[in-house]
Amino acid sequence: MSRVKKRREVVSIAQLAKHLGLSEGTVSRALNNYPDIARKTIERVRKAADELGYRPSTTARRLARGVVETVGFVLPARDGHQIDPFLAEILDGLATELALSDWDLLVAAVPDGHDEVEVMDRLIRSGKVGGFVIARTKRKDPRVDFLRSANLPFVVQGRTENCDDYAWLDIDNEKAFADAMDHLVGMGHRKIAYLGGDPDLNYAWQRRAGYLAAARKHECPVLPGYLHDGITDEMAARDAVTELLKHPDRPTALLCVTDAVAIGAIHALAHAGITVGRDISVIGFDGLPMGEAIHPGLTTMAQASYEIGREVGRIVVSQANAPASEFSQILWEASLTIRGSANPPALKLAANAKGGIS
Amino acid sequence: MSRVKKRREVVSIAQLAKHLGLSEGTVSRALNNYPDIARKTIERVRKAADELGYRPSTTARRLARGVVETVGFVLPARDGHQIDPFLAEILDGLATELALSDWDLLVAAVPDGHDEVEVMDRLIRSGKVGGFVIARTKRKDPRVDFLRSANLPFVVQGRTENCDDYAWLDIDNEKAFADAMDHLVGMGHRKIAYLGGDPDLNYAWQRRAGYLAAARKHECPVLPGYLHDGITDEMAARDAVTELLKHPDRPTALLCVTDAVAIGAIHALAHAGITVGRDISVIGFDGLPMGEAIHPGLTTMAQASYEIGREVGRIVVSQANAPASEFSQILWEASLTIRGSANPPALKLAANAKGGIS
DNA sequence: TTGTACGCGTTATCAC
DNA sequence: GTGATAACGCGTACAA
Repeated sequence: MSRVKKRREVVSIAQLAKHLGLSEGTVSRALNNYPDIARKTIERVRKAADELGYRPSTTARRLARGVVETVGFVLPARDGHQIDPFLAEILDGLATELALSDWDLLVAAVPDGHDEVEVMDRLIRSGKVGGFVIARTKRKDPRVDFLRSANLPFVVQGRTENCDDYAWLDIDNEKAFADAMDHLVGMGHRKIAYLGGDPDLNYAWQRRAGYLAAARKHECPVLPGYLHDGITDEMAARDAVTELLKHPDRPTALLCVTDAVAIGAIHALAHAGITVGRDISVIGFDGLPMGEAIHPGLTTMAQASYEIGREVGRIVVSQANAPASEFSQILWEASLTIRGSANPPALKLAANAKGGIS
Repeated sequence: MSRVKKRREVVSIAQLAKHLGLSEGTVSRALNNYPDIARKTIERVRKAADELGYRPSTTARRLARGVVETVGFVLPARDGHQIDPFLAEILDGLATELALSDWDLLVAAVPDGHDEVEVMDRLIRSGKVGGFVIARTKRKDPRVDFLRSANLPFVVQGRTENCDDYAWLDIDNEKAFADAMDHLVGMGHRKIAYLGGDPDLNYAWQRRAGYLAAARKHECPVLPGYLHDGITDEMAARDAVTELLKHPDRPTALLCVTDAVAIGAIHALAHAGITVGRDISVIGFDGLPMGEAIHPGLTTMAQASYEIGREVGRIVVSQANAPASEFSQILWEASLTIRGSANPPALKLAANAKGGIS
């Protein structure tokens, strides 16, 4: 019965102006807080706009102002893996933050046979976006090179090898895994193996570097077979663990490049009859909710993905508003989240090691 | 050195026309395949457009044509849980498919203190979207009610209670869990408990219904304490399992509303010293990659999320192009994916049951 | 303080 | 076949 109400279609400024007995120009200025409009008029216009549910046409406004308040985000090309759960969280935070400034988030995929830069180029040339956020950066990333010369605000979640001339927000991966190593060494571990990801990806490279540097600092041996690269999912983690268990000098702890890898490793270990958290320690990186539900709980270096998304959104917008300012380059720390998967090495193992190969 | 090349800015149709010595109108018609333009001209224009990297301004085109080739997708309000990994996959497929028709995907979040319908309403009124895709439908879903009267193409991933007057694509949840029950009963299980989700969510309701119907059909007892609702994540699954293990008539199998719940359950069981796949069987729903990596592998009803995204994209676009046609309403089947977590009940348990409570 | 008129980059409808 | 010209809905100098 009372559903006759909102049946009105999208209302234009012309209708609103006629409704008010004002000119379109006046209405527009009233709505945009021009100083030379009577207070009373402003309020009257505001009220009517609210009542009629008027929202300026984004399309027309863009054309008139020549700006596009939309951030483009290109999903990483589908390579058989599932989308990083981390990305979904970032998108959520990003969209949330952008909405505060009335910006939009345009999500694009990469069609088969094309690459990300092509997609970004088309988005720019067709005027669909006024800025970019990119994630999952490689050490040398063509997207960054492209954006450098594209004359658009953009923010990188992560970094590249050379990263002094653009805005980025990254987790301090090296420090994170240095901290993780400190934690393990502090509990008495010496033989620590590393399950790393694709070393072309900057975060994987940095975590690996953090591991290696800390191993050197603490004089932990990185024995042949201790350092695995290219572990990109749970299945690969399983295989790597299977190999590690055959190692003549079995490690007492495993540092894993991501939680997904760590969880894969934990299952493989459990399957082999090894009690994680007692016979062997495992540390991951990400802080996925799943890590809290497994037994033992996963000790991990947690990063606040949603907050990262929000902060990155804040940065793009501010950069679009003040193009002259300096690039913000922000390093956040991952927080060591202690659960049951990492503990001091079991005594019997320590004993073994003592009377061992040497 | 050779980087002088693409330094040209975004090129407009005016520049292209001048470059060709043609009028803007002619260029536009040539590019849009008007029948009354000379073949030769068309090719000449095409070539020049390619060379200059011309792409019509989406903004101007929208204004002129009065259509917005953008699909809106509103992320479910952040309720403390992580974003459904399923959603990320759908977005990927959706964006991929939309790109084929030169449509865009606009992803929006719901700011605190607002609701999804408000967000959708604003997106429409500001002319930012020309269609919607929604997911995670509730049995009674205000978003659907809103869209029904909004006069926009939209497609629902999932369904509502009444779903005959709009386009949707859903998994046959009832059949899926009927199949799962058949599988369990076929192996000899009789005492099957259910870990269900939020019954307001349509998929959870349907899966629950599938379980109950099959239990009745096979005359499996749904003992008090066998049916759990509101299990929405791994942690809740843990707690539910803890309760189930105290049950005087312990079930031999667990049907779980999602893989996440199933994985939580598996960990809780393992922690309690119960061997999943031998002492108790577990079946999930989704087909997450993680289910393949754990031990035992998770038997699950898999759905092709990425493909769902693609199909849904196809439907919105076609609906936008042919508004008069009927609503496509598509039911896909989940596929029983057998791994190690569900097997015939262990003999000793069967023996127990025989001499048991009766 | 407000109204008028033009421009933003396209597409579509006329004439020629 | 092609070239002018008028929209599309808004923002904004400029005039009043």
